Amino acid sequence: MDDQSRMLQTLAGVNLAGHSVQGGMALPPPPHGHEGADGDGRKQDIGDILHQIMTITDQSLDEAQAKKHALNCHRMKPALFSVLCEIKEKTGLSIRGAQEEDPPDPQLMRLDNMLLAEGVSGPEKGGGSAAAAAAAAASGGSSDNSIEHSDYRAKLTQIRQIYHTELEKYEQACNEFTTHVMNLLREQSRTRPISPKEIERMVGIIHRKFSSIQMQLKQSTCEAVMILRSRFLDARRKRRNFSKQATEILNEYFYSHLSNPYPSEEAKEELAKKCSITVSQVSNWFGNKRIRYKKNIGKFQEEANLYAAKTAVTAAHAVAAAVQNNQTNSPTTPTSGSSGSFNLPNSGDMFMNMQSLNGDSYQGSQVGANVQSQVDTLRHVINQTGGYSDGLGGNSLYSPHNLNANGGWQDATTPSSVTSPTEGPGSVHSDTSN
DNA sequence: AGAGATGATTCTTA
DNA sequence: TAAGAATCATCTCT
Repeated sequence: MDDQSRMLQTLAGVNLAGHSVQGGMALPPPPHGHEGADGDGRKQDIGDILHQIMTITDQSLDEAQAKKHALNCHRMKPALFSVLCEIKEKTGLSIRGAQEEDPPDPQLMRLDNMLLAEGVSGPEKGGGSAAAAAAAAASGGSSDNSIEHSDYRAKLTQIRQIYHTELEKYEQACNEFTTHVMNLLREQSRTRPISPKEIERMVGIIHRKFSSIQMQLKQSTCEAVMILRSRFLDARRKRRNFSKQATEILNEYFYSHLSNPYPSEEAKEELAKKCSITVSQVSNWFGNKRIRYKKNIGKFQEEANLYAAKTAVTAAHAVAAAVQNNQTNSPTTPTSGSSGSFNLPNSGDMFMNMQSLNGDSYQGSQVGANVQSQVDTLRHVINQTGGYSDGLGGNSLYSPHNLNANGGWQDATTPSSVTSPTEGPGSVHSDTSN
């Protein structure tokens, strides 16, 4: 409305004074002659029309209708109409030009990208299977993940469907409204100056309005996906106890390395593979185990004995096999045997360590430490010379001597053989061997 | 249902 | 950055 009054004022104030309007526009000559007629008469005519236009909105509908009709029949109407059209087109163009250069909304781009990545928008690609797979991997890769995975996919598909239905609805509504407005404007263009470009501009405005609604839809869809994802990922918190076999494997390792229960990365990977859990789960398990063992050693005594017996038995089998091999093969090349659940990385090391148990040499690596603990067990078995008890008869095989005075294990980087090559306080079997 | 066990998370520390 | 420590949340057993 302001524009219109401004335009009218321009017409009244500039054109009527006999000068051309800005942009070189001039009133065309009156269609019905009057050339050479006095300027005052013309001014009077235009002034009349403008006055009527200005006041038309203040009048009642009937009055306005009557006036509109009179205006339409006015002889100056076509001239005024074309001028108004020209001015409107000009202002419309300037507004449009300013708006068309708008860069794409970064937020909208983010939303679009996310919806595309999650498989909500764009072509169907398994409903964000990548996200689900990532989450599944994070949760440990157990068989239950497939169930959670499909659940996630089903929910995502649901979101996708709702999103597309809503989007379609919005688009349909947008189109309907646009058509309606265009028809209305075309209709009105017969009575008031509306250029095609102005109609175009209006369509643009409508589309922008609707795209803001679409943005809201996209935003809420993204939120729904985020919630779904967080819930799915939170499933990690829903812990499941490890299988009995896995716990056994971990315990075996823990108690056979009680002097230094810090598995190397390689050992962790091996354990993870054997237990069908992740490396971080192995780390968690050892972290928990160490601290809980330390806090209540008495409680774990029985468990320790149990696993010591187990390890000893398997180690004894390994020794038997090794001895047999020694007899049949060259003594310098013992076949690498398997000691229970854990393969000895190098049986040669084992024998070397056995030979140097009373000396000071040790393996400076984690592997060395592992071998050392196996050797501890072997020594125990050998020393028992057949009189090995099952450890449950009150004969304590383990003692908490591997914990130092500060309540911590010996230096994690230092294998037990360093501080106690001859069964010092740090050794697992300090109380049973010798 | 409650207690204890256990896997995971978070914060602190060396 | 890994380990310790505390804590949470859930599972399992009684």
